Amino acid sequence: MGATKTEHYTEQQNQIAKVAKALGHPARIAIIEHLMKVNECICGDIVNELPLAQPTVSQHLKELKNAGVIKGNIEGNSICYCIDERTIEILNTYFSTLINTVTKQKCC
Amino acid sequence: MGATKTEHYTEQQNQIAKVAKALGHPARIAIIEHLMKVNECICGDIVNELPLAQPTVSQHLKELKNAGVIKGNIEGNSICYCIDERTIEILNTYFSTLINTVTKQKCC
DNA sequence: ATTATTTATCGTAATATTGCAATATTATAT
DNA sequence: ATATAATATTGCAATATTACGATAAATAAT
Repeated sequence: MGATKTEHYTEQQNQIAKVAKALGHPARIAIIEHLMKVNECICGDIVNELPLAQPTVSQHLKELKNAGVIKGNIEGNSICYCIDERTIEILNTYFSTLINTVTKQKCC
Repeated sequence: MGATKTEHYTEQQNQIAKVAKALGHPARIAIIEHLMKVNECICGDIVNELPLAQPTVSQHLKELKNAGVIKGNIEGNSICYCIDERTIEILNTYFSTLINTVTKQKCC
């Protein structure tokens, strides 16, 4: 075993889990925060910001991209990455609903 | 290798990543949604809701609890679990800020 | 006291993730 | 054409996660 049984869950459950998983690593949170901070899109200098080797950063970027958290545009020989707001919006809406529902409940 | 270099990141980055990671599995999203749906706290019938064996569910609950996403209260011989709104609130605030910042930016 | 019920823990197999050195790829500059 | 720069990919070792059967622990019911 070791493989998640994706087929037993709804599309939405899988999607939220996928995005959450992509954000489930401090390096990837640091990447997101850096992209947020620099206002415009950034490529290779993420490597300079993080205590990780270039291939490792590239791998983290790939995972964020695969989950739809960031977008990457080719610009010359470098690649310009930026946050995909649509995905963050989905997540935000999801947790807003969750918190609204839960605060109305009384529990143990 | 294989171990995350937690010490290189801020407390907040590690905390957000930890919570996101806990939510990064469809079974755990399903648990959260079930807890949200039943209004009052639930214990063993989460096992009946999910396509997973009891030890597996117990393990998932442990991870959610460890990340502060849920709380567990002993009630007789069963345990009553419920969502810890404080943690969801932290996450919600974080993503709200993120989406607010990002939508103001123009990017590639 | 014994049995049933509920949840946790242990041990283990299968798989996934993390991180990096080496190398490949692609575009720019000379 | 060749060299330089920026990213991606490959291969691999170390570690973590997922899932479950077997078993333990703790309370409730008989």
